[in-house]
Amino acid sequence: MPTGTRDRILDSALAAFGMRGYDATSLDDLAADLGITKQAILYHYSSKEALLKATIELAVNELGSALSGAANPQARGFERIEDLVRATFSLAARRPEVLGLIRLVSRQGGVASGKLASAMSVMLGDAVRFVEAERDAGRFRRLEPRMLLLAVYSAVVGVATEPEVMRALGLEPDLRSLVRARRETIEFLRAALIAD
Amino acid sequence: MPTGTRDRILDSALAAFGMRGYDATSLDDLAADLGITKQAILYHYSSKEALLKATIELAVNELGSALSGAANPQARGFERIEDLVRATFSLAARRPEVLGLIRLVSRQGGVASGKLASAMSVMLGDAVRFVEAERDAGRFRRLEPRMLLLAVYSAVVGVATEPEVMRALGLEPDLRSLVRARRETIEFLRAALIAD
DNA sequence: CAGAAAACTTACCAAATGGTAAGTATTTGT
DNA sequence: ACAAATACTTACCATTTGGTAAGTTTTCTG
Repeated sequence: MPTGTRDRILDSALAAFGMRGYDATSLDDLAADLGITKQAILYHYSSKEALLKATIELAVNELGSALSGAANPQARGFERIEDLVRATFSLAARRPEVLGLIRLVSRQGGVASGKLASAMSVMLGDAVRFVEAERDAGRFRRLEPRMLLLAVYSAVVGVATEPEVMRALGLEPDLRSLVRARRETIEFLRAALIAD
Repeated sequence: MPTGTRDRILDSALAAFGMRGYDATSLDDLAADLGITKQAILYHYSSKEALLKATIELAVNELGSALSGAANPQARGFERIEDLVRATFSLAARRPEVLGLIRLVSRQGGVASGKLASAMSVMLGDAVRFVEAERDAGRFRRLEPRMLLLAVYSAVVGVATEPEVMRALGLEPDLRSLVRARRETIEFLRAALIAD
């Protein structure tokens, strides 16, 4: 690898911003972790905000490719939802910081919210059309597609990224529990979605 | 009211921490909003962290009383869930900062997480027993109660507190949309929970 | 009314933070 | 080989931050 410093900064920033939060992470912290100076970061990214935008872009791309890689276009009805939920949980287990960052930004909006919103719009637009088609084909219940997706999204991302609530429920947020959570979430969604 | 300064600080801090985040809110900001000096805050609360703990306690109490006030012990089966979801949405509309703060703390754990976890444990313990009883009575589907509650909690709180995702779905996060979101969420949960 | 406790304010401060300026080593294109 | 671009580092700096110390005013109490 020639340098890779730029990418190492980006990875480290995504991890830190996604897990600990943007404000809670200083450029000095990041630099110390990477064994470089803060100014090396500012050489590659003109400001902390620019770095945040880059991490969001990366996170959205990772989520997008994880989902599009999982979505088998052949799959119909609930199978496709199942694939997507599996992919989301897999991402949550492998790289929790990706979903963490997306949730963080999506909650408080702010500067880089535009990029995220537009990228999400595309994904969600496809999803809305899918749900509508399934509903019209009589396979899904007659629920408002956008609200339905909001509930599904919230449930999946929440289950995958809310360790403290799991703890409060007496569940350790380890890999085994995550697998169980995935299975139960899929059953939950199956019951909610599939028409009688 | 004798002074009320202490309470005003607490309210303002809850709003700011819950909506903008803990790190993003400085004591100077809070003081300026209140028209007092930062040292007046530190007179009533020994440190910023102590103030955070107090706001979390308040938020948990508000959520607790909102839920316990809504839960009609007579109600059986899904009616009770419906009451709770309505109460949660009502709280989200009236005081979004309460759920915002709880989500914020529950996500990243940290210092004051213990208080939150123990308070939530009580509420969730009751909820688990309720779901188990309903399941054994054949009114709810046979899903793992704790996982089920995690999914329900995530879906409700997510729908109620994720304005950017709503925007990405082409829904303005105003009161009318929130009412529709509540209705759809209840239908979603009804389908997911009620046994055939 | 005296005095002490409560409720503040003004004045600081050390540390941390994001960012600039200028220098140095390294790679690269010609 | 050499100049120029690249990839950094060292040296600063203004601002913000949470917090302390020491006063000052207001309120309660005997």
